[in-house]
Amino acid sequence: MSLPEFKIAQLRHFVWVAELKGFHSAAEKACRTQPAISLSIRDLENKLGTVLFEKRNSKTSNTELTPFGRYFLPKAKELIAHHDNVAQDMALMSEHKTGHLRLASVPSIACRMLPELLSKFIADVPELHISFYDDNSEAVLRKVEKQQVDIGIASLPHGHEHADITFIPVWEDQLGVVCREDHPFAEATELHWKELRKQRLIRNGTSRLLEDTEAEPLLSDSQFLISNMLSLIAMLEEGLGITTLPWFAFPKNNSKLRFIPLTSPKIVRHIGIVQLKNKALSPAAEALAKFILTETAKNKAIGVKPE
Amino acid sequence: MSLPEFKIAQLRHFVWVAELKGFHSAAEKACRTQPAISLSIRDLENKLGTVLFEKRNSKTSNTELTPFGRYFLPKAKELIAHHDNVAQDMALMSEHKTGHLRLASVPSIACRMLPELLSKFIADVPELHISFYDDNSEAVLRKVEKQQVDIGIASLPHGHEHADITFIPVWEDQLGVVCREDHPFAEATELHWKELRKQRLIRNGTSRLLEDTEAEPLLSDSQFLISNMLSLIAMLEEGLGITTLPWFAFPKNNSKLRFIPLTSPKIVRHIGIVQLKNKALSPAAEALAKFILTETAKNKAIGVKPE
DNA sequence: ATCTACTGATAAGGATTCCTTATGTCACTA
DNA sequence: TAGTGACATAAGGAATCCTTATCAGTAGAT
Repeated sequence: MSLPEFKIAQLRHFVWVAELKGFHSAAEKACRTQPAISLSIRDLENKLGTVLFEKRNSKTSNTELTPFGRYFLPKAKELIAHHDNVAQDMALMSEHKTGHLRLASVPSIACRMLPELLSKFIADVPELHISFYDDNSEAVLRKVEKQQVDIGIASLPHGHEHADITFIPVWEDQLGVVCREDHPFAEATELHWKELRKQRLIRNGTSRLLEDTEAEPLLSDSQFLISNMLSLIAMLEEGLGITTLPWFAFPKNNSKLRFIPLTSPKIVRHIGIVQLKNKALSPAAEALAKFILTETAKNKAIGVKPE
Repeated sequence: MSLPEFKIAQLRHFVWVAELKGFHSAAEKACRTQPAISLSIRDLENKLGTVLFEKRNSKTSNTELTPFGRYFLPKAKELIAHHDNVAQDMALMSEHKTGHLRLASVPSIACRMLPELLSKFIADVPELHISFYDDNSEAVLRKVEKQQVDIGIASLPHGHEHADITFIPVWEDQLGVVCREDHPFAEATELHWKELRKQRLIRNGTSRLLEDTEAEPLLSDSQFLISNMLSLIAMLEEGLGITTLPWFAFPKNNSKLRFIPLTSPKIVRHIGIVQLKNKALSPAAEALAKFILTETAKNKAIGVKPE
């Protein structure tokens, strides 16, 4: 014998009739007509195999529960409450007001763009938990691929297009030369790579961007490699040499250093949102991606040195 | 914005698709066709506002949950489990396999009929709790009226017909004379009330049955009143006198005493099931009433001295 | 490559279920 | 004895659910 299957609406009708002591008031509350409630209750009684309300009798003009109905009432209410809890929880989740968002980003964007973006994004979603990782592009891509993170912000190295990831370009970040304010280059508005050959060039983590360009010979000329950004900046401020950096990696509000765009070759790295192809994002991640796209569209944020 | 309302069947479909990793297997389990499941899931996704399953993609021929779906799965399962618990509990209740049955009965029936009846009745309902009270008819009626018990077994005194109780006659219990086996009456097959006038008559709790009959004068003749049944029996066995008792109140298998029906007037009390008019019984009480009626119908139990 | 077998998606029709309007019944009231 | 209030019932239409038939993409096997 198979168990009956209650409908939530039906249970609600029952509770309302019981608590408002009447079919009419219950019908009103349910935004239904009275016969609808009658039928609903009858159906429920049939499923249960027992009547729930006393047959309208004696002086008491109020509809009263049977003992069986009294036994059922709290259970029905609990079940409805449970249902509504789940429904509400899922609604919040689906409006990304709650949940867990795991995000990885390349450090430059993490420092320059994300602080403002994220603080705006979470302004009206206080329940959202965010885990953030910063690392270089390869590591970000790896985290996305391994699903250690819902969404990534990185640039797409060559050879990675074929993989199971989708790339949505968001920012364009132009490579430039960084030197101290008293350096001969400091007042230039643009530079050609050959001008750098006579300089002491310090390589750094972003120097890979020069690979596969005409400026590649610079890499072999260079005798320094400093991967730590803070040390690199300190060295540059000391006047130890010059380096190349994407604009977004150039520290904001640094008064001792100058950024001069490299124009030939003009090297631009495209940074954007990275996610697993054919995998649906969690609502929160989806919302963040959309948020980033609309925000940056507004600001037309292109990573070149503004005037 | 109103919350969506899930259907239990729908949630089941979702869980099955998720756990069996496929719409086809889920359809089979649900005894539906595959398109039905597709639509069911789609409807659920619309209600939630988010997709639950990854769009059938790459190599993985298995249908996989989205992060959102993974979050929903346990909640859906809990909700289904809760529903099924309630449904099962109510089904048991409605098959009176569980619950609480409060019963009051007149002592004679309680001793003579109920032990067998109740033991048969509860044989296949081990979960049923029974509270039992025995008392005289008035007390039983009072308990029923005050809803201290669900159902009562008593006879209906005159003047009680108008009250809010229903009486279903079950047993007929004939009044007779009880004396010791060596008493002159012992071998008689029937007696007239006038024959008792010369005897020492001991009144008892059931003597009220003689009121309003032609035998009423006996009551004023009698100088003894023993209300405790055990004492009464002891007195009778001592040969202290005789008394009148309904057959059901006459102790079964008593070898020292004899029961002789009183034929003029023939006094029969109707004992039956008493319940509150217009009040539905709890399923267990309902079942007991029905059980008593069918059992006694089988045995044609009439309370006269059988040969 | 092409065929087959598997997946789920989609369309159109019929069967059910649900809800509404209109009316009925019963008990209490004036 | 008509009136009122509260629920039951009947019949028709609307919405939902489910089915059959068909489509479309992918994987594996010729």
